[in-house]
Amino acid sequence: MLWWARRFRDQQAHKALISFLYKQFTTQLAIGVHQSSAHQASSLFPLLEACHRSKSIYEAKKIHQYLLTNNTHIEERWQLFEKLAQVYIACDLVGLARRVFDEIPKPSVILWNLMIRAYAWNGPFQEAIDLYHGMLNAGVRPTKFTFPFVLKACSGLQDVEVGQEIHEQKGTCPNSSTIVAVLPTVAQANALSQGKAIHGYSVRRNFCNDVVLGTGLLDMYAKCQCISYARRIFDILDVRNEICWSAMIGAYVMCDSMRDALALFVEMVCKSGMKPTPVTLGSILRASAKLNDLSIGRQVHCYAIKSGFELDTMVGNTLLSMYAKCGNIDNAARFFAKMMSKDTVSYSAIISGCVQNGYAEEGLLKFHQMQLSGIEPDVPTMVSVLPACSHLAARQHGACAHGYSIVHGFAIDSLISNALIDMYSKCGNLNFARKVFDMMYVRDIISWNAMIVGYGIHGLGVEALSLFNYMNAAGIKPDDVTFIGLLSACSHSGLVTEGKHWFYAMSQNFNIIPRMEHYICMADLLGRAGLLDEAHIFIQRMPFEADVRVWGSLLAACRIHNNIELGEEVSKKIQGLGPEGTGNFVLLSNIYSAVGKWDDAANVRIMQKNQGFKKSPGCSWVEVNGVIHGFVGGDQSHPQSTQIHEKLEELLVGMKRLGYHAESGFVLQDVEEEEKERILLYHSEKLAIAFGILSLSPRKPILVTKNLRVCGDCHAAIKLISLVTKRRITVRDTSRFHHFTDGICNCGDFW
DNA sequence: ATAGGGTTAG
Repeated sequence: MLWWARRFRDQQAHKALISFLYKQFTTQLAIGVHQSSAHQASSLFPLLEACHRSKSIYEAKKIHQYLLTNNTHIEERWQLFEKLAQVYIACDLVGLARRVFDEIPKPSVILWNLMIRAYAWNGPFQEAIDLYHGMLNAGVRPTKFTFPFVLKACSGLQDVEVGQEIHEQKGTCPNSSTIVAVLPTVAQANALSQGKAIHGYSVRRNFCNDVVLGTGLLDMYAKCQCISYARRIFDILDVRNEICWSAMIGAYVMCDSMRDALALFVEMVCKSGMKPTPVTLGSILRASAKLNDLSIGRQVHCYAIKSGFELDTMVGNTLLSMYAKCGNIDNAARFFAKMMSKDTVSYSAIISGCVQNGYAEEGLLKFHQMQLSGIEPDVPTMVSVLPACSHLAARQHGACAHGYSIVHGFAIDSLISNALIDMYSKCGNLNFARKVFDMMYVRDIISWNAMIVGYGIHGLGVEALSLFNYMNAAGIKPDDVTFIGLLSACSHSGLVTEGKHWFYAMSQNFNIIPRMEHYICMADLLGRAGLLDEAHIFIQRMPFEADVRVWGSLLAACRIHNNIELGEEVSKKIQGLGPEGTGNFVLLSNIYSAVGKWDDAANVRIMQKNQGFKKSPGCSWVEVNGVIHGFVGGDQSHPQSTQIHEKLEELLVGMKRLGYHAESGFVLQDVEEEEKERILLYHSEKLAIAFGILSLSPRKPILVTKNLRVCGDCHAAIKLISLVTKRRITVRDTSRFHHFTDGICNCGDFW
């Protein structure tokens, strides 16, 4: 009967055959033919063979069941088990295959190899290596097929040493498929010298004209950031297929040479006449995302639609991510909505896209939608969700995400831990952040940076510095971000001497050239401390032209210290730099108001209006029982709006008794004094706090986040509210935390 | 043999 199975290679025919065989088989059972065991193997073998070819799990399981409940001839029994294990492997049922495999006393080399391959492809990789050792212990000699699989498992484990050991043990000359299998390991370990040795060996053995090997080699070089070597291999190859072209284009993207990637893509399509594959499109889309070039991305999208690749999930996900990274969140959301096959990657991409574009609430909503749709979150999903919680200071959502990560074994991942450090510190729980940090197995530079930044935004400059010293002692090299965190920490804590010291040390001792961001921190540090002239000179002596943000921080310092002359000068400077200094009009107007120059303040407002600038609306958020409540100034849309307003009026009475008077200089609208008091009273942060007081139990601290810096009147008012209500209130604005207790803020009134 | 989403700073 076997020849039947061999002749029908077409899947449909196999299905038909199976049902034919299966019926025959069950009829035999029914009429008791199975009792003559001599007949069985001949009928079961072709059946299993057919199951194998058409991957028919149901029938295979039936036969399995039959074999377990009936005694077959002992020799044939193991042959049938061998075949059955192969069927299960072919159907990706590795666990079942293993159970059958373990029953067989002396599995054949072929089955050992297949079993190892199954683990090398699907994991757990360690299982493949253990099996390999088991194979040696059982006295079975590995064949040339064994090694590529074991090496692939080593590469999955990112374990070069085991790979090499096995490589040496086998003592034979590696063939080209062995080399191809070991290359990913080399790349992952960034072991360039070993990669070169393998390359040299391939040259000596004349393997280098093999496209498969060449592609593997060029990919290895690219992953080791050796783009010129990769290109040389590409150029030398006689025959190049689309996989090879795609690999080379992807190599350029990996090495941040977007222009070269695009040029090679054009060459591929126009000159060589190759057709791009979904993988090629993916690489080009990642290139346009990195270039922040929406027009290229759009063109690729058009091509993807025409070629039908738009429906490919991988291409779709890259498109989605491209739109999000180019800041076009509307297109990303629209595309996501109409995607036919959304998977974990799609959800992770849309969640991170929302968060990166400032729609963290929407990101959490998408996460919720993901759970409802039954798609399982994985590590990257949670790494996208946690920053959403950070942005919103959503403590309960953050804690849930942490719990979920622990339960699913994600928490040991350093990306998760890093995101957790950031989440806990931005949610005001610095102790938890430190606990996560301390418990980490391997801390990378991001872990240290996140922790230093955490101390900085809580106004704990001394702690930030001591952690930085500890980092140096541990031999971890700080990077440019470390210094941004460190300098801003010094700035918030008024540590001028330390800040100056580290600013100069970073280029002298650490070889890190200060960027614009570092100069912003320094201007901020000096200005905030009242050293306005020094800050001004510092900016003028910068090695490159200061931008709006640098001047803006000096202007903010002028506002704190009420320095009109310098403020006017700086403001002119900012206006000369173009239309970016939107928020700075507010600062200048505030300076005039603060010293009673109302006309000048009004003029600035008129100027602002004439130039068509609009201050972005201030929003504040507070989380109550896991629900995020958002407020804008004067907001009446909240269901409990009336109570909130009443509460604020009530608080106003208490505040006034303690000497509060509304600082109308912070109101930019041209209205009556009493109206100004109303406007200030209904600022978004005050609304959020009032709602927090109403909804949270008196013992609970109130945590509010704001999308702008907290306003001066609110800062003064919240201090009094904390005194009147005897509650701990925390406001996190764009630059730091303000912890209000008993009428005092820990920022020391400099922010 | 190539291959989609992810953490810190601004």
